Amino acid sequence: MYSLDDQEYGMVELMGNWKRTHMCGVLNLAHIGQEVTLMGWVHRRRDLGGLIFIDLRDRSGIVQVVFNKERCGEEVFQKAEAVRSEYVLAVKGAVVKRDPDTVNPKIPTGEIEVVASQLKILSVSNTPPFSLEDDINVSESVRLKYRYLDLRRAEMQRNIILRHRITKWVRDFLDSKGFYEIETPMLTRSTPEGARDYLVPSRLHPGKFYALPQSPQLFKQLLMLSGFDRYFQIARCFRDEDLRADRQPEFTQIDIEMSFVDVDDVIALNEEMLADIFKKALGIELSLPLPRLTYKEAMERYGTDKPDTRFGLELKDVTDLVRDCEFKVFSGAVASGGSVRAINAKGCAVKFSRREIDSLVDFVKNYGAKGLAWIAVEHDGLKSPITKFFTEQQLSSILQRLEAEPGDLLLFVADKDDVVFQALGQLRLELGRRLNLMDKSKYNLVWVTEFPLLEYDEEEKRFVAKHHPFTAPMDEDIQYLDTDPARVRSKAYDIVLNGVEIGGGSIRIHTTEMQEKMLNVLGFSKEKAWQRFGFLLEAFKYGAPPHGGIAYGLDRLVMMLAGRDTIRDVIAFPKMQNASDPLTDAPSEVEPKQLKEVHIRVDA
RNA sequence: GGCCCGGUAGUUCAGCUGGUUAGAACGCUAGCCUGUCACGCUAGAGGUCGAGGGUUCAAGUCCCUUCCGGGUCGCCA
Repeated sequence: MYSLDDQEYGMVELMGNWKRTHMCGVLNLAHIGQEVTLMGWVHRRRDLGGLIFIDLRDRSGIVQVVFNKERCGEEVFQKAEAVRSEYVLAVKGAVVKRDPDTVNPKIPTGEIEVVASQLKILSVSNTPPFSLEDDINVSESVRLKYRYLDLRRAEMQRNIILRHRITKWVRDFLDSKGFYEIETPMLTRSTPEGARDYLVPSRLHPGKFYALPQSPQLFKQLLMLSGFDRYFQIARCFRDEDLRADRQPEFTQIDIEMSFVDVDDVIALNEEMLADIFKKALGIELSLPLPRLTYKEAMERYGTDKPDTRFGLELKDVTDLVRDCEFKVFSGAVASGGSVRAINAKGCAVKFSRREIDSLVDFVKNYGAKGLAWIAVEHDGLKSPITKFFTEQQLSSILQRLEAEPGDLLLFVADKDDVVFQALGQLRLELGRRLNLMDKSKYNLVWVTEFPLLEYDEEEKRFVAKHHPFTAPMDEDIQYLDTDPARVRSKAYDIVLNGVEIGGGSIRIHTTEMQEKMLNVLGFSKEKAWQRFGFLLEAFKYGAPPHGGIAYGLDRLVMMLAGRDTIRDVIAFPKMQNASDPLTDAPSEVEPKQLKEVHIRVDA
């Protein structure tokens, strides 16, 4: 790599009165004979001596520009010789048909080229640190440091443009259904429960802080109280938690709320919207209504509340068959209130070596399982370290339950339910990956409904909201709120695409009494509840309509539709795993004066 | 915070049980080249091997510490 010098800067010319007439990628046979003025970046230059080809690129695509000494003159040709990658050029020339044997079928403009007559170098460029191709193999930190270059790549431009289209379709669809787009505050109040807040110190109120919103949840509920009836917002949200491939500290929700609806109304509207998006983005006709699973069913069959339904390998419960067996790992787990469940990995007894089976054992240990028992069903009998603990009768009923056939590998986990589900759920995905069962051309959407309202938090020694504290319980379960909170199901629902949760929502509580009760179950005294959520409890006293809604992770939705495996590829300027931005070098230290103004002392 | 993988040229990587002057490809520079499109040919430049310490006659290679990147678990109502 070399750096720009004075001589190169000296080549730069002003655009003057030149006007761009066409984008590069749109030119075709219909433009033959036209004089055009193009402006764009040098994608690649091929210098054949007396003939120079330059692939000129803008967001519409690439077109080949030819510099021929006899056609453009010595002076222009010399400029073309000095051109390098990523220089910004303005070219005047004529569109001509290419000779049949020089047509390039790989690009849309391959049947024509532009014979240059004039050239202005509008900007020079350092050698880029990586090549701006689609199939680059560069570390992500380099890409992020030079994100503006990374974003020049056609692949990234497609992602960002798709994102634009999807938000536009969503706006159009919701507008057509009578929704209003309304903005809510970014500087808001920190609330307990949920993720860690990003805090903003207040200059005017020493010692006090705003929080950036984790979602517009309470504001959209208040908008329902205000009678707007149907609201949506493409809303930026902030959560100060550790990052993942599908999690960024700031992300975007398609936030929707409706009045006078119950679960089925919200689901029906959203299915229509999803069908619209899938049709436009992928040309896929969704068949409606979409399948639904209850939370319980999802957990028992897939070991997760966001099942990838593109393949089988479902979990089977064998607890009742092994309750009294001699294998203490199984019977002990049952005795202490857990379960024993299994996956039949079809055909894997022959496909997997002993070493591969051992690696599965190690795999489940990552998820809290103490081990993974297995039985290989071979043509000449069973091979397994554990069969000796079982009677013939027990073995045959297990084989029958798992529909085992010769060649199958049976994999068992015994533990508390949540460990069993997590270990086998993850094992199922791992098997799906290893056996190549995840068909990339499939888009399996499924609703998961009837989530538990609450779950017990061992650390805090209390119940916490599974969805959020404003979610309504199912009508028929309200009676258990006091007596058996763990049993209460909620009017919450998630929409899952190929094992990725792309959205979720609920019908909300809309009475002061129920909201107080909910907060009470969560451990807030009436006094504390009013202190933290008083504005909401008060608002419910002025005529609150029944209401509910949903929020999509726009980044995840776009990621899935773009076929990417990280949301960083559909966000123009994302952050790295440590939540920093290598481009701007945020976060950064600030001047002592700034700290003083907001009454902050730093002890780090 | 735990675990796993990685850090060697601008980029992506190779570099065995420690042993001469650390290599390759692409990119870059220069020259030649009028139909290329991943142009070609010839020549060349480019490295504190992430950092610090240790073992050794000798460290890219072994040990310790630390920093950085990616994944993952915890976490993410």
